[in-house]
Amino acid sequence: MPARQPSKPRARRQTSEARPYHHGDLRRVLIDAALQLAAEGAEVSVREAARRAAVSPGAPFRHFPNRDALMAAVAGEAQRRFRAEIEVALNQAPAADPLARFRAFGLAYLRWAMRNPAHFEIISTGRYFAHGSSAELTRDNAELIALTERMLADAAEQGLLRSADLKRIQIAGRALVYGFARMNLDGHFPRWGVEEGETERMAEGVIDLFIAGIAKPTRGA
Amino acid sequence: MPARQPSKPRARRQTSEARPYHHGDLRRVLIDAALQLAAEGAEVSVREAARRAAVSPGAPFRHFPNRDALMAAVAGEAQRRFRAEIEVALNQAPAADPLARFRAFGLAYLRWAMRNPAHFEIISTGRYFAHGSSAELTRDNAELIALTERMLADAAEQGLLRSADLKRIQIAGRALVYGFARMNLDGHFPRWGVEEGETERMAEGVIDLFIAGIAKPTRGA
DNA sequence: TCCCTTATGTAATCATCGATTACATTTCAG
DNA sequence: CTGAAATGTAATCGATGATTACATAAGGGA
Repeated sequence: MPARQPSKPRARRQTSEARPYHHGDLRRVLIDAALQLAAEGAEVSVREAARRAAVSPGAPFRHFPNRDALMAAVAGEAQRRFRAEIEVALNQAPAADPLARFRAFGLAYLRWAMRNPAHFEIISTGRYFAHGSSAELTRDNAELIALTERMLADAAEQGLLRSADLKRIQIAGRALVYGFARMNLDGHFPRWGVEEGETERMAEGVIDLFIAGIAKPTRGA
Repeated sequence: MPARQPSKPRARRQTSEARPYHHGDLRRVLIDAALQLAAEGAEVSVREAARRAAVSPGAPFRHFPNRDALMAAVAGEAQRRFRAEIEVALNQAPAADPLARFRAFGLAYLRWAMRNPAHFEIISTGRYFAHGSSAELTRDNAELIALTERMLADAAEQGLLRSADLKRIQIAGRALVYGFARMNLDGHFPRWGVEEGETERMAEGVIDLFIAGIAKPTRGA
């Protein structure tokens, strides 16, 4: 089955069409296939990804030393998308109001997590590839955390917080948001009505509750 | 179970010693082996459980129709232990102070989750066996949730809460505690010092922060 | 242009796993 | 005592991750 030959410099059809012996960008295609696999709820197997790329079961191992490495690459791609969406949200948030930014961050985080549950799972669990397979992912995540720390520090500086224990607030905030995302992921929201938006609205409410809890009460309220 | 009585009430040697053809209580032994497997961080396979029970690879399927059923049984056992510990804690908490009970609940929850991470994972993720394999687990969990709802309702009745949106508070509380447990599970607490108790102390702080956030501020504070 | 090195894909194979089937042994009720 | 039911074994299947030997393509000197 060696391939059919010249004529196409890069077969653009991935759907079982004339593909040259060399694939073009198999690595990329494998990652995409794995992402799609995950999104479909199927478990990601190297062989299935290879199948979808119309390639032999051994081929992926030319691009990834093992399954973990593939999963780490998949996680990297998912994390990139996740982070991009968060940064968009932050750019649209008011620059001067730390708590509003905190809120926007949490909302963007949860929206993405709820709309891409399988990808969020891969990113966040660290159970899909050997711990430390992706230093990039770890660093990336640390930067997001640093972002929230800065927002809280700004809020404290402006006298917006009731407590001075920023570390505690930060961990509680992370736990709240992460917990909400994972509850959604792990099936702890039992068909909350058929309506989809309901979970997102509840996410918003929960974030607001948290912020109200840590914010210094103003005279007016 | 009836077990065998003559000579040995229960063959205590699991290590490849004279074992009668019929095992005694293979079902139980398999569940225990699987629990131990999980606790060791290994992934639970039917074959390995069978191996530890010194039994053929097919034997477990006489007691469980498939792997999912074994995992569901394992989850059931873990859940029983989890719940028992929570109930002990609640029995020691002051009966009249709903928020104190809420706090005790959260603390017991987190302590167990942090000391039995693998078992907590199996209980809470619903990723280890087909959704609905264990109605018992679902019901059990619903009862725990109902417990927290009652505590919050009591607190509201005594005028202890700032907000009347109990559902929101309850979900936020669950998300907070669940999120903290999962952060610990998923490696989001990067070696917080070598000290073990630190995470538990932080758990306490986070719970207190949450309660302070939802509690109606008293004049004195 | 030719050739050779390297990158990339294939084919064949292995061990492990969940699962099923046919068969053996034990247990227990009648 | 006996035969049916329960329980364990052995053999086997298909899928998976992984490795190895080999085939093919691509690209850079000479």
